[in-house]
Amino acid sequence: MTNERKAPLDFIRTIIAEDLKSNKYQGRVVTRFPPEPNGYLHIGHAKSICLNFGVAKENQGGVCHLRFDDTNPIKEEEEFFESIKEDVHWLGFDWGKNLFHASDYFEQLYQWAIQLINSGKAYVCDLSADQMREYRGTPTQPGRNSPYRDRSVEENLDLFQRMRAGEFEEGSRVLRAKIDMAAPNINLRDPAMYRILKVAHQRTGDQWRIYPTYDWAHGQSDSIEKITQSICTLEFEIHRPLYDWFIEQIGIYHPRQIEFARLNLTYTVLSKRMLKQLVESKLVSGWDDPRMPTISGLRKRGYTPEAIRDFCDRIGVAKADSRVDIALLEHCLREDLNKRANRVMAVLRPLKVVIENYPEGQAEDLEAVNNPEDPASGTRKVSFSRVIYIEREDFMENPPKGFFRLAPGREVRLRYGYYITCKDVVKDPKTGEITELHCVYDPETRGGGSPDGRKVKATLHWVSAEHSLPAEVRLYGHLFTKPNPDEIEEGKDWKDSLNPESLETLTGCRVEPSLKNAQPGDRFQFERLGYFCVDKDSKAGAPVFNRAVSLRDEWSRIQKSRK
RNA sequence: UGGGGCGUCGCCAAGUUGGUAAGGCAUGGGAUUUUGGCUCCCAUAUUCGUAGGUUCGAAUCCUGCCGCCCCAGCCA
Repeated sequence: MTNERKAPLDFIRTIIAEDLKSNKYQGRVVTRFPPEPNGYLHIGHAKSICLNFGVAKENQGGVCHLRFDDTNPIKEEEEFFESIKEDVHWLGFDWGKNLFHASDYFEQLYQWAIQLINSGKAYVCDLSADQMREYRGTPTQPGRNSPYRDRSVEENLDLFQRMRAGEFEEGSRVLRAKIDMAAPNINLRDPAMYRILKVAHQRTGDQWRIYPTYDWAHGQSDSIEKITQSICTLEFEIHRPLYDWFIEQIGIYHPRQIEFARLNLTYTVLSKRMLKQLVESKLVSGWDDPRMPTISGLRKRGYTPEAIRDFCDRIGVAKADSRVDIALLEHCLREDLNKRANRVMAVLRPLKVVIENYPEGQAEDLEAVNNPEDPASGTRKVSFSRVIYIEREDFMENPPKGFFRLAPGREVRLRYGYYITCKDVVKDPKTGEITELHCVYDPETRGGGSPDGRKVKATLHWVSAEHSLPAEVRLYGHLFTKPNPDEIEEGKDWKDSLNPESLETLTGCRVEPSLKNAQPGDRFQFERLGYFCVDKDSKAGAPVFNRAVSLRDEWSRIQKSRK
């Protein structure tokens, strides 16, 4: 299948187009997304997924593999394998039969290691980790050769086999590539290929007592899978000479590695290490906390795969370090949901309004449009009665200039309802808090239009007291107060900039009756408020909504600019 | 100070052989509006980190300088 993209080709797609043109790989395009199953996927991974699977999809016969780089059993867990597969699928991509694991190649890798030992290109080293560090030198000083560097092939073979057999303690020996301890590129200073880890592996069980390092496994895994363009992030650029060296020494198929800049987003962190810490220290409710930039968190928050894919298309792919404004992500969601989400009325902070001239005990159904952006979505009925709730912030006793919602003596429209005019403000005599409003309605304005053509400045959302349903609503804000939480100030901890107001739970909310049968995962636009998603915590008659993103709000911006 | 990269509008990012700076987000203004939503118009880099050089002409070529990121895990 071939999908056309409108945007100009990024540098990676340009390279692939050129490779195709020169027939470098006989017309094949095989990419791969190679996560380590040691955490949940986040929006940064989505960028890589969209790139790798996207490139495959755009080119005739292109394929993208999902390969788990499961070379470190200490950090990897079954839970992560599952979440990763779920998230990739949810994003809309399919690896088909091409699901692989670096652990599938452990035996082959071992044989290649033997080959390198035989050709004098690898040796068993007895230096401790600390000693190895000392011998490695620094960026400006060359390293020194290990005293074990010149062991005979026979001895190396023997030792390496015994490492595999589990004869030695963890950390006592490693297999190293014999390259150049004076190389200016530190990765070439005899890097470790195998370490002893007496730990069971999720997939290979107790079969192995030694495990390949990522550097030793990754390039060969790509080679085995006949990957054409091996796309990875910038930090691996300096590893490329090592990968090239391994592949040349073994004499196998050579994929082309291309590096791009990883994603950074404002007001959040995109490092698995930090995200894991937030989860483990219970600073968030889990990997799928709606405040997390994880795929599962975004999903729970109400994001759509379409919005995330659109975002990934828009940010582009390049080599310059960058930090994308999270407002762009939010914009992508709004744009998607504006077209698709049905509109509904919900009052988050209810203020009671009694319509004095509306007959007691009377009720009527008003017709409301489900989505003005999508005529096919039809209409629904909304119950109206004498006592309704409006949003507390839609009334001001002493309105400042520019506030054109309800105020004493002022007339506004109730969406799909009537024009009402505020006659009285009732307050708690003790606290002075406004407890209810008394209004009168104009029966001629049913549906929201006035026969005399009189205009009102504002339209309010509302809900009938008697007919509405109680609900809980969770409002989410940025996880951090700083745009760049990973740039830590002197003497501070990155967690210090966590936003204490990133979650606000509202319990006394009222929503219109049509939401009675809303299912977890359903998304709606609460008119004038934002886009909300039904949470799994919902119970019958007690729905819970997560705010995915607010609507753009000119009034709040006016207020903000006045401060 | 060794090596590898990168520097185009507030944030991303096009700019393929040098020909006179796309687009999106954000922001400001206006129109429209039964969501202060959506939509639609308009505005916003005489300038491409910087200083020189080559050229009729440079963001694109050359040289120097400055800045930022990555590398010293038996992590990935």
